[in-house]
Amino acid sequence: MEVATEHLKRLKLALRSESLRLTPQRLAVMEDILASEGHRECDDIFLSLRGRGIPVSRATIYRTLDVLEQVGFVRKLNIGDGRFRYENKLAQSHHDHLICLECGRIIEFVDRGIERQQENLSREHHFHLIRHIHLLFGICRECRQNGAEGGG
Amino acid sequence: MEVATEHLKRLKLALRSESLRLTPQRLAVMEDILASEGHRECDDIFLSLRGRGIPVSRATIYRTLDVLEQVGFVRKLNIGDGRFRYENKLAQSHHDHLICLECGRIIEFVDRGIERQQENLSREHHFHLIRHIHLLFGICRECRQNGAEGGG
DNA sequence: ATATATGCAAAGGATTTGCAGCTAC
DNA sequence: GTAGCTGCAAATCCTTTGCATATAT
Repeated sequence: MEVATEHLKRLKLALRSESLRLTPQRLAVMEDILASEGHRECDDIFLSLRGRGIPVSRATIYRTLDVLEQVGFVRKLNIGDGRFRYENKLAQSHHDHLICLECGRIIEFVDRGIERQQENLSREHHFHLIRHIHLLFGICRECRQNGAEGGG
Repeated sequence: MEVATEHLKRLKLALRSESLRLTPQRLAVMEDILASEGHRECDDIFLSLRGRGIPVSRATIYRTLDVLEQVGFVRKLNIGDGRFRYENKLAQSHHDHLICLECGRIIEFVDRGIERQQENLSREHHFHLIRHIHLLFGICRECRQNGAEGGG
């Protein structure tokens, strides 16, 4: 698994512009995030790297993720369960999430209509919209098929 | 400040149906939540009650809020800053929130269009929608007027 | 050379929990 | 009388931080 040359170049530039250094640890975390299209938490990355024989402390992973977020390479996601998820932002455009309460699966969605209505709504309230969190919780297709409706 | 007879009756019934007891502490927390139309955190309630000479431990407040949430009297709100907000659900219909990043103000909104689109979207994904979180973060009207645009 | 990064272990901070003593019913 | 509460203090748990050591540039 290797960071694409193009991404590596961008990362170096971004780091340099803030007097930050390209360390093996930062590279490893970067690789890990870019290699996955998923929504990973610190421990996923920690275990994944450790499993590949690259031990990086959790403290460094958190610090690196903050850096990567600041330079726009990852998105930090709070789904309200007390743990942050981090996702590759380079390969993906804006989206929101469906979250399965049964299996924890996170499904992405994009809805221009909703986005537009958010903007209109903000305008009506004279509110300067900067970012939003839109999470839909429920039971995913697979869990429904497995009968996990929850008896509601 | 007193809980309306009607609400008190509903509370008693709801508690009884789950073999729960109506204690002075539960009544106090209930009064406090019902008396306010705001979005309160545990400590707000703790200090408010203490200020009125009714000391209730934080542990009990949390436990009571859980009970009140379960019986549908309050709504628990997570705006992602690590503290839960609780709001009176009896007096209010469903709504979502605009949150000012400058002053912390929380403004409610209702948008049937967005609600409908959420439902359609879920249907398309064969997802059984149970609840959602929709938060719009930005700068409120007042803060904008005070020049708190943040240079963005 | 030295400003910046790392790892460890300890701190943080809202919320939860175990337990002994109360109390609503 | 007893199942269910309360308050206290300790535990949780993810995340952050202080500090001594190591390293990218």
